[in-house]
Amino acid sequence: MPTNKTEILKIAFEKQAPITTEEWDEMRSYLIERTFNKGEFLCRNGQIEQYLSVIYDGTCRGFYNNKEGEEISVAFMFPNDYVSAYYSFLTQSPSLMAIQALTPLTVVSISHDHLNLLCDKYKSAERIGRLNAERIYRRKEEREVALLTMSATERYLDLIKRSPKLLQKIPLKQIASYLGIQPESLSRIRKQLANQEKQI
Amino acid sequence: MPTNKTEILKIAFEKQAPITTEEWDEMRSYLIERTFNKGEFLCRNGQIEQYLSVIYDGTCRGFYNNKEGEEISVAFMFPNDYVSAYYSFLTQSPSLMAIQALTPLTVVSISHDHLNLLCDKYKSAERIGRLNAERIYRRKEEREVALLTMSATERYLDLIKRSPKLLQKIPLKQIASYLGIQPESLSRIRKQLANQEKQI
DNA sequence: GACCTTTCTTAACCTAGATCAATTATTTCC
DNA sequence: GGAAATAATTGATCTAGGTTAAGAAAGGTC
Repeated sequence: MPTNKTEILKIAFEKQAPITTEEWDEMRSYLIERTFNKGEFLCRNGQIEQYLSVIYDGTCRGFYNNKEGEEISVAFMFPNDYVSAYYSFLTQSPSLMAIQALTPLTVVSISHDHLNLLCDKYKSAERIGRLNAERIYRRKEEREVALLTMSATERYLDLIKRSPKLLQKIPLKQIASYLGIQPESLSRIRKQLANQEKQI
Repeated sequence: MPTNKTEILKIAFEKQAPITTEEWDEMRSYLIERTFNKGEFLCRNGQIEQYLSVIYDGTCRGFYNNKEGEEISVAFMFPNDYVSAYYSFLTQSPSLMAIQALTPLTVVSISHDHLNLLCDKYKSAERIGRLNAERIYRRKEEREVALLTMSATERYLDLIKRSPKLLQKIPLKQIASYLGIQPESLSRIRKQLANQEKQI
């Protein structure tokens, strides 16, 4: 059902490598638009991720369940961002990560099979795939360093500096799990920061 | 100076995609062998990483410096493993990570420029690049989950299960920083585990 | 608007791991 | 082989963040 919404995926791809008209015409025929209600899952724990998507409108998150069954958020995604349970998508094995819509959500998606088909056929698709994998790798490496070297308060300040819109849209409980702490601790940290502000 | 040592890079690459004789002949002409003494740096903090390498013989590590100037190890590499300050290599920007030989070390390397040249020319090189980026991404994602959901003791047990040879070759101090804890804490964890063993 | 559920905050107490300091192995290197 | 440097251990004490519990706010839903 190609509509103009599919352009959003073209734009995301073209940030990484130019796409010819021929390639785009073929690619476009594979794209599908999908919508989700708040709370619905794009991919559940245990499913094999079929799609690589770009958000047209809405917000979603990726999370794991730890041994105690608690949800550990590891990513929040906004319009124009890529969304996928990427590990599962790449390996086509059951996903440990779940992806959930936090608002009504519209995405444009391409399936794993169709993307592979494009990769076999066009060098540009292969390159987009490479640059994309490199991009998300870099983000994980930054996160690794943050988790190893920064305190919870520092990680919180860093997070809201990078994406202030998080605070408007995402429950603090989920932000806490992203920071690797409990909601109560985040509450205390926020209170402490607010008090410091007042004193200045 | 292509010698038979260069085969090690071919083997590493071919784990990801087949290489034709033509491609290999060109690739091989770009490969260089480099050796380092124990303690020498393959890439220092602030340098731009020029090479993607595969270890022929020896052991090395990648580490960051935190704000206090302490070294935080984030990777240990053994024969047949890839080695690079990958973030810097990909972005061609100054590296925050340093790579240091922990023993006398021999690697086979290809430069960023030569690899890009191959990527422009051959689809297989592009594919190897993509699959490689995907592979290291998956490792970082596993590490993120480990850092968020496991205790230091669990991470230690997991680490030595995955690479027992670490304990023979790598100073505990560096292992501690990889686990995100202080050497004193690792000492205590090891003592406690040893005592548990005795009781069983 | 009233009920129910979920989220957020606060307080009191607890614990894993940090920090500081001193001692004992190991390496390194002349 | 022995001095010097570095790594590892141990003990005492401290602290960031966890846990438990309970009330306040905020969202959904009928």
